[in-house]
Amino acid sequence: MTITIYDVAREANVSMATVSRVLNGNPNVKPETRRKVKDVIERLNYKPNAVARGLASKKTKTVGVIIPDISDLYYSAVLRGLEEIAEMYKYQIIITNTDNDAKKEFDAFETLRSNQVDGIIFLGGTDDKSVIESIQRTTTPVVVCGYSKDMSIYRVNANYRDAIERVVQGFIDRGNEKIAYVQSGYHNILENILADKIIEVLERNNMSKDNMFEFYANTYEEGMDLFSEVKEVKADAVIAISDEVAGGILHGTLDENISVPEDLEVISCSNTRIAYMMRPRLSTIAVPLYDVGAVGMRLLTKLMNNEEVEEKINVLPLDINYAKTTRV
Amino acid sequence: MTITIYDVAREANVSMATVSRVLNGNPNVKPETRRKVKDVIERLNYKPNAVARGLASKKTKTVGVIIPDISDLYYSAVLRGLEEIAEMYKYQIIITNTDNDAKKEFDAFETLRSNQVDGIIFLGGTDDKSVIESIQRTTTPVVVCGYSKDMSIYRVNANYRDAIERVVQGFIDRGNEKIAYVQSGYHNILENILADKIIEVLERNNMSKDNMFEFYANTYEEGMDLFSEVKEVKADAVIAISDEVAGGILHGTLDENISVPEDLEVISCSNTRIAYMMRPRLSTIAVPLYDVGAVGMRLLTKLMNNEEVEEKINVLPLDINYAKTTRV
DNA sequence: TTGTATGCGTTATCAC
DNA sequence: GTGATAACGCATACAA
Repeated sequence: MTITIYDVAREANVSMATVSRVLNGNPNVKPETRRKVKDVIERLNYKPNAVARGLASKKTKTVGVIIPDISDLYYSAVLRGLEEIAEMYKYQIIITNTDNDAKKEFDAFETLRSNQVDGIIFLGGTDDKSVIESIQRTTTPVVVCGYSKDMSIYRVNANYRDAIERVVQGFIDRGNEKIAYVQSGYHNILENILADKIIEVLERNNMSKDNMFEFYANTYEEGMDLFSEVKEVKADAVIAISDEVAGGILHGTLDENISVPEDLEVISCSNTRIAYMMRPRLSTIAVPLYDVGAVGMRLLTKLMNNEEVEEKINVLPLDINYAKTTRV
Repeated sequence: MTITIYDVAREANVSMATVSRVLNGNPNVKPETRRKVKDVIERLNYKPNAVARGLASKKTKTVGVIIPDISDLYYSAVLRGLEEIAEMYKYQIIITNTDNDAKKEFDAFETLRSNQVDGIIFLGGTDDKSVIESIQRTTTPVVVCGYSKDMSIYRVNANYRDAIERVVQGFIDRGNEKIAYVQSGYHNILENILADKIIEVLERNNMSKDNMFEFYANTYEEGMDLFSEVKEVKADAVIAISDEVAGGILHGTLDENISVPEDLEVISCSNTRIAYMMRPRLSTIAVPLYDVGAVGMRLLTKLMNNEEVEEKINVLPLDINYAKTTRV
């Protein structure tokens, strides 16, 4: 029923090899023959079977993306960057959600490999031991958009260390003394890095590390509920990983008639459109989400193409976007 | 290098046919043999090549999803529902962005077919002629999550007709007379349906259809800018398709010291988390985004499995979520 | 420049 | 129950 390369060959009075050649742009075909074959292809509306092609060539023109949560604006913005570059290079994208579950992550990786994807991208970073081992064992190119302790992995991330340093120093310069640091609670390298950095800056300013108070929240609602706890420790500044959480804290605080940023400064480390839509507009560390994805996919295309890649790490610069929730 | 079914067969002293049988859970294998083969599979860490499998069986366990914009919270929420059901049924998902471009939509459809996906889902609806024709011509099962004029296509959508009717009647009952209707501007069946319905309700209440004013906006920023135009026509109620746009209008209005909902009621037809995070909280037509995706994918699995499907259309009921931007 | 033949790693149809 | 063997649709090495 389905029309194959043989049908085209027969109709065009050539061998299937020749059809394959014109299909793949092989120059060793007489222009006249090429025309003839192309005409038949057009006429029969023939489309090569990508699966057969994948089996024969061992290249599927497909990349796998492993992502914690596709409905999280943060990741979907990165994915958008990935996708656009992938399209440019004619790659299809297979996505898998993991919900920050290491087991799912591992399974997704294995499944993608059995699907013969040409490359795999992790969004948000990985640090699960078995996943890292898998990555190292395989020959499939892998790029991590995010953090990982393993230095042998290709990755792209943003210069959060520098940005958080400036943020914290700013807080201190403006007289703040107690910083609430609100994380996701998922085991996440970035969150640890930031915690360390916050402490580092505190101590450099002759302040105790006890001036940082750790909290955990994942949603806007949880952020709102966090208000009382933040108040309890008398925090005068909040650094939240997620802008959705930051928004919750912000609104929860305002509901109690506490002024932002006068009595409490709030900044988030994420930078989705949500921050911009908050009232008052949320200050953020301005991660270039789209770029992270775009750079990551570009890097992967190079790896899949066996091109030379200078650095294993690609660190994007980071701006701080001071809006209405900071006293800058 | 890569280990195949032959390697397993050799190691287990059976034929590849037998290995294939245990792989596929074929009962015609002696339990003892099964054990032996499974042990070898385990020991060699053998993973079947899904591409070869796809070629031989003509089933790839892969579904394609065609989506206007993956970074749009509305669609990514639906996708999340799709994904979860797909995972349950062991299907991989290939996504393609179209940016509401009919040409891209068509190309995506063709590419997915050449990739031998077992089924295809359109998010947001389609009405491009060539796409519809393609859908009808192919034997690949297709489900549209959204609207389409073509009645032969399987689809799932929400009961917007009923919901918008209640919304508009409510506006009128509360004494509103001029309704601003803010659409995306993309050719979109749903938007036309709603426009017709708004007019229908107006006329049923002996009001002219000129009491509906059409506007176009796609982002929060455009929504904010729209304020002056909405004010110009003296609208006392706004119905926006997107909650991001509704949020923009809302904030733009408040910035001018016009009271919401006292002087202007606002409701959106979308229902992403953004609506919930707006201040004041946005009233919406509560589309169950996740469910739309879940139901769509479930439907598709039935089609791919040649199961009986009662209805071509699946209409989900819709609640109206009256929050703080309506006088209810 | 073109054609023939083989392989890619499975599934599936036969026999035994 | 199990084992040969023929597809599946294409790329490609080798011949011509």
